[in-house]
Amino acid sequence: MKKEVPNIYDIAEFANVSIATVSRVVNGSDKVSEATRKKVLKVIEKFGYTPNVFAQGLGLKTMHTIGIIVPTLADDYMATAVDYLEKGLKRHGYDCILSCSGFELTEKQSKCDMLLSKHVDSLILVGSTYAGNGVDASATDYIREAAKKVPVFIINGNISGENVYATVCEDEAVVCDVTGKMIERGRKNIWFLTDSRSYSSNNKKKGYEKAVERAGLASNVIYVENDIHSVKEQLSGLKDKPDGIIAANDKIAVGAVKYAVSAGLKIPDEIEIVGYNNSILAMSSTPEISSIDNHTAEVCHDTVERIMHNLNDDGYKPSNKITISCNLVCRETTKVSD
Amino acid sequence: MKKEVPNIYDIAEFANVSIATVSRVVNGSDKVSEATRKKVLKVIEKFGYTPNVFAQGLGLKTMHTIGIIVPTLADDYMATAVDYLEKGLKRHGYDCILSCSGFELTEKQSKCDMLLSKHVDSLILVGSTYAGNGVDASATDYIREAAKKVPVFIINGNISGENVYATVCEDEAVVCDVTGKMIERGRKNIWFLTDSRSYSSNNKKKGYEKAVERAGLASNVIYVENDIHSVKEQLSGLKDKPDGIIAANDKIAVGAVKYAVSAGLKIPDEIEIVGYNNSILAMSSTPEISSIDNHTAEVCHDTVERIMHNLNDDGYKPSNKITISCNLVCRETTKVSD
DNA sequence: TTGTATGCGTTATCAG
DNA sequence: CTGATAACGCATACAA
Repeated sequence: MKKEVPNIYDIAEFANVSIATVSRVVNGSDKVSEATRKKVLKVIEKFGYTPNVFAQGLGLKTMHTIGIIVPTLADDYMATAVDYLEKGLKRHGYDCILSCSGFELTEKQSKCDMLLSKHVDSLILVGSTYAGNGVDASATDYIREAAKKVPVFIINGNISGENVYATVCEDEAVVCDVTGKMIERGRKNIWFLTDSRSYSSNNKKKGYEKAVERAGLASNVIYVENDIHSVKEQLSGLKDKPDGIIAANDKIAVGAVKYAVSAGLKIPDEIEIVGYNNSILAMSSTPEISSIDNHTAEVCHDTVERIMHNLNDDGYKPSNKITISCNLVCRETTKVSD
Repeated sequence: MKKEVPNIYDIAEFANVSIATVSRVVNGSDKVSEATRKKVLKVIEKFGYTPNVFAQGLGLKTMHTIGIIVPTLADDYMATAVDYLEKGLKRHGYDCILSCSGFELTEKQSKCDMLLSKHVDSLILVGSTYAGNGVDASATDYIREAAKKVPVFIINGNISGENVYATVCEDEAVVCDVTGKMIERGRKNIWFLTDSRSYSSNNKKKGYEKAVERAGLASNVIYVENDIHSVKEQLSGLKDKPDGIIAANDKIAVGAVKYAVSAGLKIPDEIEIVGYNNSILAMSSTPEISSIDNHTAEVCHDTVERIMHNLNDDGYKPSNKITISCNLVCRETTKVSD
């Protein structure tokens, strides 16, 4: 009962032309007379013909797909990034094969291989986790290996290597700046909270440490779980109380806010809190959290453009590393300077 | 400088066998002697051979991919669902092609067609929006059309049709129950807030109305934007004040909480608020929002299983509609009954 | 401008 | 158990 899908031969036969001509019409070649084009087009329309992508892929060795690897979509930042990427790529006629890898190296590698075996035209790794911790370079070898086959783009992480392209945020600079401003406002005991040792997290940490040390203050980096209540409890368990907190993401910041509230610390008078990613979480909190915006839309847009330049092999040679600036979006958990 | 990818002929030649034998080894046929199998396997290993998926697809008419269409990933519920689906499908050896369609019908249709043209083995539509509003059946015709080619699964929405399978939540029942409990606790002016007229939203509304009418109270359904501040402002602009709010999602609930706080209404004494989806937003809010959990993990898991049964064509005939129960997760915006 | 013939890499059907 | 060979559907170099 299944209706067979028409192929190029059916169209050719019905239109009284050769398959070559049909192919030319489909691919918009200009070497076809208007008359035959119309004729063929009509038959195509009538049959509802679509070229078989497998056959196309076989010959052309591409199916116009991009592989996207992301640790998890259960994270506002990642999910939003994938959303932007997919829309941008589709706009250029590319489809996306998605793979959620988790955070373990072996899984990352295997997902990467699976995607490569599907002959994607390029690979996008979303998130700083793929850049490793900067210490163990072998943890990113699989990426350089993949880059031998297709261009690899990494969002919010930096890896050096042939054919791998990075888009990173100026995390260090912005955190240094934001921390510095807090210090100028008189804060003396600012803590930095993070859940990972990724490339991105380390940069934020560096920015924090630079600002703190420059002011002659003690630095206090606390590693926490990426979970609201864990953060709250962990902080509650400490005797010392901060008068400022920089969190590596908004979820941690929410935990910090809950801690401050439960500890009876007045926000932002007795404690200032800054989140990261400027996600919906920052706005959901009460008080609403001032958060560093890392311009996801821009990052993704740039990445897509560079992929297209790379794939189309036009004159434009994309640079291997692009840096996007960040900025603090002030809400209720920080005081304004001046 | 590019290293050519080895094909089945290379392997056959090097192993001194025919391509047929190589194919048999690759596909685990039992009609191969142990000796040749080992020999071939060794060569495959050495060359790092992987079958070309395009060629496979050409012959087998499938590339083991499932198309996932979602309106947007910038939504916790959808993103989480896609995450579950992808992981589940991969576990069964299927890859996912992702498409973000937005909410407009023409876009939904076109994304659907694009995916079908990629010869996906099945289609998953994530979200109630694909089920239309139940009034204009033609708005879902494209789905039934797609179902003529591949099985279509819809998450959290119900569409009747040959070869289309739905997994829905017991939205009506749970909302009716939750609203009823609120009424039992003495609430007399409960409002229902929603941003859409989707299948799912309508069911929640029905549940609300049923409970309210049963108690002889007035129903008050308010359509809002799906935006925290819009909700807050819209409610602030009203003269009447509710003593209970049921929100169709957590983001709206957050807006409701912010409204209540700004209006000086004590939560939960003077006003109770219930969200939907039990997302991270519910926990980010202060006070933390009681929210209805629609068991996304379970819904997705069931969907994946049914897809596999369908594709594998084993004896098991999946039912066209499965209903998953929901339950309220109590936090700080509701009082406990009894 | 149009048609012919070939390659793309598998799987599957037959013979052997 | 193994090998030759025919699909699978398209793009394209080469002829006409």
